[in-house]
Amino acid sequence: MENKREVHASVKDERLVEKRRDQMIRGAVSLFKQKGFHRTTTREIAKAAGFSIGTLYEYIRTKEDVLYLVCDSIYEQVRLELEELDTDEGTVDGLKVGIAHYFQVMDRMQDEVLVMYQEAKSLSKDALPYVLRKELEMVAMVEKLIVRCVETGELELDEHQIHMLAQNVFVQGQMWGFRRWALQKRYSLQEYIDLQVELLFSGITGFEKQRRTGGVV
Amino acid sequence: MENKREVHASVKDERLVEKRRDQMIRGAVSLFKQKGFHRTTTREIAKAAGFSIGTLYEYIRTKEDVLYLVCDSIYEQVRLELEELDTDEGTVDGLKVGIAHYFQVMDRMQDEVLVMYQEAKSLSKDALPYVLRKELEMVAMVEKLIVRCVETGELELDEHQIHMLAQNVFVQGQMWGFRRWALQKRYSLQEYIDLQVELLFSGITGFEKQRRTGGVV
Amino acid sequence: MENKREVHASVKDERLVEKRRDQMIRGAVSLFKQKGFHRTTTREIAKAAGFSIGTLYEYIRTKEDVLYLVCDSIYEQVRLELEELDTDEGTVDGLKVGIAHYFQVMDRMQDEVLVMYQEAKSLSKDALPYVLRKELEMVAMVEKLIVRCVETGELELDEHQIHMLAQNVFVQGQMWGFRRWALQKRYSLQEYIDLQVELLFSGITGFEKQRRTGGVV
Amino acid sequence: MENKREVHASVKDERLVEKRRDQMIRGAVSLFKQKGFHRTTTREIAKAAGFSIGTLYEYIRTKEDVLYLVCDSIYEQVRLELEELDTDEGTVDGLKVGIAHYFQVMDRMQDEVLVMYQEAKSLSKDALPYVLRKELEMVAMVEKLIVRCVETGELELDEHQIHMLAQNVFVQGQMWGFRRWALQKRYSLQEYIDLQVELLFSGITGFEKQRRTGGVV
DNA sequence: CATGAATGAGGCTTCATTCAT
DNA sequence: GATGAATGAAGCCTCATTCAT
Repeated sequence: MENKREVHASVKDERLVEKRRDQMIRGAVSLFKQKGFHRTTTREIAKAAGFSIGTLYEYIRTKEDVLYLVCDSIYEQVRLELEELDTDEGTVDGLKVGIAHYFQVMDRMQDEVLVMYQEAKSLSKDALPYVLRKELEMVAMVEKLIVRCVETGELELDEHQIHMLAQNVFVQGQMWGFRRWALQKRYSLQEYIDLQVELLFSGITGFEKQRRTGGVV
Repeated sequence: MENKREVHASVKDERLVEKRRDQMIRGAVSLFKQKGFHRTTTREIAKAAGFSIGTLYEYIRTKEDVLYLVCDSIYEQVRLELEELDTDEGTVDGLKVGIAHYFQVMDRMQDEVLVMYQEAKSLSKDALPYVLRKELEMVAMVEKLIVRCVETGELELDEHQIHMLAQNVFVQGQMWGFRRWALQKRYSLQEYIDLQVELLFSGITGFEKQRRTGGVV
Repeated sequence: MENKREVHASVKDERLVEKRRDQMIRGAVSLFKQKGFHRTTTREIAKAAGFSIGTLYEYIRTKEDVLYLVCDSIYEQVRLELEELDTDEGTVDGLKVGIAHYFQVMDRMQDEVLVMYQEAKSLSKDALPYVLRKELEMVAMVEKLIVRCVETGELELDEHQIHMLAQNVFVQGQMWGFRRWALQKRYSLQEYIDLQVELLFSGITGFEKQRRTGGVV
Repeated sequence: MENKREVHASVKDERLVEKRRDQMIRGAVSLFKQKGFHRTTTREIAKAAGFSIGTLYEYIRTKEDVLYLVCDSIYEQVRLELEELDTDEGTVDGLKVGIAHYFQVMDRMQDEVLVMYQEAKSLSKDALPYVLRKELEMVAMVEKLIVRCVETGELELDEHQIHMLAQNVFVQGQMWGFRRWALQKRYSLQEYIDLQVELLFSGITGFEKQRRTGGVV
């Protein structure tokens, strides 16, 4: 099972390809943030990356390749950050810490995540599946945290509830960035985390118990 | 305070303007669904609307006007649908019914909502505020339902919790459409509603209590 | 059996399409003469045609369409000119007159014919057959002249000889233009015609007889 | 009088230059056959030749140099093959054998000849004369065969007839390749040779006589 | 001598917008 | 009011050529 769609580069030197693509992605993300994929020209991307349009096309085949590489790279970054979150506890407090950590990652990368979700639809039918798979992987990481708590008996949830909760948490992380205009002028990140975890957990372990437990994270 | 950004039309006959814009919006939505705003040409819009490119420009000034009109129209439709949801009960069961209704609306209009959110970012700085205001209005409608339950004493939530819950519910409604590739192959709409309401309310009134209460909607 | 490959035009008005394509072809032929198809830019074609690049693309879809239209048009012109040659005599003298006429046409249109043969190879696999069919039609017109002489008994030739002669005559007509650098500085057109007809007919009716017959055309 | 246009090479080692150019020409001919000069890139040429683009440019100055070298090389090959044809007989049968031989050479090299004639027009004003001169040399070789027959009294032709005949024969040789789509599905090479020689000679020595003489080659 | 990464001019094509009819 | 032909700026991409290693 292929796990990556390879983007063709004319240049052979693998190390150089990596380096140039890095420059490219960095430049592109910053541009896509400002103007979106469609309003950004290939020349602007090349310039932002620090090389000529000709050189850009030594490392990609079409403009869409840039978008794919950007999406791929962002997912990878997020995934790497989230891997740290993978502490094998299986306690409710561990889960809370995990969620808080995830929200923090999504805060730090909100621009990138925004870009990715706004533009991913412009990926061709060819590239979309690879991106969606990454997405699922990430939800699965959240899900695993919950599953452990169920396995250790700390939480009592059926399969559907677990999955739905994972999706909700995942979306709430993105929501912090997507709806920043509504949320971030009202709450600090910490407030947002506390509030969401509270609402979430008062649902899982019971609101009363939650209330007694006090502070969340 | 302006509540609408007027889109200029050369044609004077108001009735005609409305009719033509209706044709235009209908065509544009269908096109934007398929290919997005940027990949849709003005000629295609005119054709889908059933008149010539020249005529199209009698009713708008720029392509972006079409997008604005589309977004505006979709919001209006959603808002109208949601207004029915405004039954003045203030009971938890009424709230549940309200949420279920909202999810059903979002299911029915998922294409339109998808279009709006994917493309709204392409609105100029000029038009964006009008769209965001509509958005807030809608969240407020959900919020009102919750507030009533608090006022009647059926729920005990502070202001922040109320607001956050409203946002969560609102986002979960959109989520059904946005993440259809992940959700809709796993759950039917009714299952989704039940699951979300359950998770939500077991958080609000306590999971144990919820469990005893039984079926959700 | 399709007899033409239609070139798509966005413009509806048939008369206008014809007019614009005429301008286009005229300009393109003149440019192709000078620099060949590949070295001619679409902008140059538009300019030579007397309209903008945008307008050019209202009447064609790709640059290759121009080449196809040019080839098609030249063939058509040649074919029309040759149709006059179709006098139903069936005499050797009539054949000679016909050949002479053909050579004169090829002299008049040598630039166009040159262009066509030099560039036709750049036509896509899609368009080539249409051009080759035209070519065969033209050879057939020459062949018919010979066939008649055989039918009336003025010449005694078998099928293969007839066909080969037709091809030879056809090629000798083109040769006058293709090898102008070698031929036209040595012979006038009339000399060329006389010489070729003489060589040709001394082969058909016998050289001695030819000699007695005297002047050719 | 210069007989060659020198193509500049940075590399000094003459033997190496020759070797590399040989590789280059071989690769280029094969590519030009498939896609023509303009559609072939220098990178492709380098790759087909078996070295890098950088190396390619050590042996030429511009892409056009490749074309010149290719044309030059093909002519040289053809000329060498034709030189064998130069048997000093001066008989009609010798002439027939010579013509047959020439047609066979043109059959064997039809791809190369096709390439050369299709692309030679892309040579700069600078290089063209050298190619045309080669062309004339070759016609002269055919002409010489005829001249000898006239000198020995086997044929009775004036200067113009001789020259024209030589051109005709020369062109008929090329025609076999150029019009292969029309000729080669109808005749075998041998049939083509027989037919052409028959038509040619029945014109020169009289058709009746030819008929009695029987087989041609 | 050989390599191949870098360059950027320039080619083809699209499409939002205008305006004469 | 409606039409659709005309416009040209601007976008994507290619490829001949150079030059540092």
